[in-house]
Amino acid sequence: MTAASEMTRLVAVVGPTATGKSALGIAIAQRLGGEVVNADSMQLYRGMDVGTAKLSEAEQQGVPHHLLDIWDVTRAASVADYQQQARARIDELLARGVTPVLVGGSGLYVRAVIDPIDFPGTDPGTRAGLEAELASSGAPAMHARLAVADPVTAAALSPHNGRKIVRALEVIAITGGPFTAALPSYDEAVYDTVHIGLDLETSVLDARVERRVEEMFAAGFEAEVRRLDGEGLRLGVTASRALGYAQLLDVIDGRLGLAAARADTVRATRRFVRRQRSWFRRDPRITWLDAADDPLTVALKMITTGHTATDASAR
RNA sequence: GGGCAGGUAGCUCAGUUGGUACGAGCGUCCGCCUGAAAAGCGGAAGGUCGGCGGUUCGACCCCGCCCCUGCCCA
Repeated sequence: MTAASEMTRLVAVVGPTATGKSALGIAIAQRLGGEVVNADSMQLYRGMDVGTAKLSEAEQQGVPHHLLDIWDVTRAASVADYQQQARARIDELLARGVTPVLVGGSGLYVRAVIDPIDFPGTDPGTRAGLEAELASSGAPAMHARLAVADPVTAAALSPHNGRKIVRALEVIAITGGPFTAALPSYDEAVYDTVHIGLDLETSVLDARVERRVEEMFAAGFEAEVRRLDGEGLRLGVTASRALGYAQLLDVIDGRLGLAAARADTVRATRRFVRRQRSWFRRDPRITWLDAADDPLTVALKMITTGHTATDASAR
């Protein structure tokens, strides 16, 4: 295996939030002359900096970062749009012989880039109509409708999962066929990828999450949300519900005290960490490294030797 | 020293006019996940009801004493 072929592999750094993925991604990129491609759904938003722990220009240490600040907060997120843009960037980097280092904790986004997932389209009008129906009729009623149109999908969804029921109905309306969506298996990746998972012992990570949230609140998080509120943050169904942003919006409206908002954000973030783990845990391609134990050295070894040194797995 | 309120799941609290604790929220654990994914959703494990004694066929719920917490009066 030549150095050149190794240099053009994609490196993915995933795992729960607050484990140090960003720093590891930069370190890896520096050693390999690579560039970072963001895979954090919220860092995609312009202006969401403090609350998303987005790296500053200085913190990026000269390593080019792609796909940060590409969406306006008023815009609803779209995995399909992200997938298209991310793949375009990655293809460019690979063509230049530069190692793309995909860094982020948004599980579906990472898979959308790496694995063969084709998203059926979307239609604003259809979607709006279904959202309205959800608001007036309720999820159970729509679930019953879905059960007729697509029994299989209906059986797989809880009658209370309005969000997913709406999407299934939307796809059916657009394609005329059943939704029948299933995530691909883990053995048909689009890119030759080295999967690195970064994690920390739960008690340590929980403490770290708490400290990080406190630091965010002390670093102008509230001011950031007030500013974004002026830019239409509430209009964005995705951004307005982000960890901390939702809570601070409640503070602005006088529905929540600042201390309570902070505590609530810590709690929600921990819950998010659990969900991230349960998502990434199932991916057998990931080699887990303990963030407390010099992950860079092991990661570099994995990448350069092409082995996913199982004996190096820390967790 | 006296009085009042209270001691029920890890936490905050419901509840039973005596007959196997219907519990809730939060937390915890597990899982799902194809265009909102830092979102959305599902499931599970945890109490024998402060302690001791009594009344009763039967007490977490009645009686007595004790312990603890908070407040009040001395």
